[in-house]
Amino acid sequence: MARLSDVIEQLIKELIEENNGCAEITRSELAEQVNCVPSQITYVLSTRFTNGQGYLVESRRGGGGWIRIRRISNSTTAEHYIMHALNAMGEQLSQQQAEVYLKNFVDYDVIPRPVARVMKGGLSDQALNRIDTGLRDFVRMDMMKNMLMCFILGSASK
Amino acid sequence: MARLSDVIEQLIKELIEENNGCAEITRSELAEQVNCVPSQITYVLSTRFTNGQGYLVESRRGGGGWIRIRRISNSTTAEHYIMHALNAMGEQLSQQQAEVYLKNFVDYDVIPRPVARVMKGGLSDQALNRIDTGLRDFVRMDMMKNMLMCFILGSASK
DNA sequence: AAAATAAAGGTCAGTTAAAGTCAAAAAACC
DNA sequence: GGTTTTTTGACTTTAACTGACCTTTATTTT
Repeated sequence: MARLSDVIEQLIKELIEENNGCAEITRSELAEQVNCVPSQITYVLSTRFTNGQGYLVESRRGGGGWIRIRRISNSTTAEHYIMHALNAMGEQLSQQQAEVYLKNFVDYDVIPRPVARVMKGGLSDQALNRIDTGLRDFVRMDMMKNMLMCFILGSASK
Repeated sequence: MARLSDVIEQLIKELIEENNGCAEITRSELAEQVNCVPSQITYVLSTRFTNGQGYLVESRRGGGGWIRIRRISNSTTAEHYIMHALNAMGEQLSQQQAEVYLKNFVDYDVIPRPVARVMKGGLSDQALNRIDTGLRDFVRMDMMKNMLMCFILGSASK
């Protein structure tokens, strides 16, 4: 018997498919549709729609809030290249490693220099200074992955 | 379901655009137009048209009162615009505020869309999830400032 | 002139409608 | 039998929206 989470996963994927790579839902509505508590939607999103799996999840709380899930198309070389790198990246990222990656992306013409420059600024120790060193590299990695996904999705829709 | 606040924001922006960088409204009239209470206009102004976001809001009460919203530094360069924003930015930045800034930067051609998109990804709660909520908005601001500085420096050296 | 009235905008605390968090219970899987 | 995954729900946070009450300014009345 299919697990509820699988059903939800499937449903979201269909929505994405039908909708050109982008699903926009309301957590509570979707929850009601499949008859589960809202937080289970959150669970599914966090386990099956991660950056590493090629998805970007954005959301907004408060009145009129929503959740948007987008999938990369993986059709251009840049997308391939970045997804490949992203999957090889692991959980933590030092400033130095970040710079190496960015340099490669620029050298191989995968990311334009101005974009890389801004990314570098955001990923620098200077910017992340207030974060505990034990946590910093994890956050930096989350940021890197999310920024890369945003970059890919942006250039796709352009 | 478009949020009323968004409609109001858009409306005001159009007025500003049509009118050479300066919109003059009457709070209650605008409120009636979009069918909301007057104080919601105030709410929109205070969340999306702050000084730091490049606007100057003046008003006059009493009979024949008005509210005037002007874009600051319409004619200056991107670097000026960003420097002004940087100066007016405090210590903390929520995801929502970050998005308002970025939207403005793009709308006013101060930062190219792909760069803004990547910034948004890095500044999102999604990416900064592991940081304690008490600290998160401080870090986000540090990042924003750093990225903006990097952007300016980059475009200078070209 | 002074007082009263009308016509604006300002403030702020409270309500509603969303999403997020987290840990415990239940189920599924070795 | 123990471990991992799923499911649940109580509680938190955030953003939008509302309304009652306040302050300021202009106009009208006396």
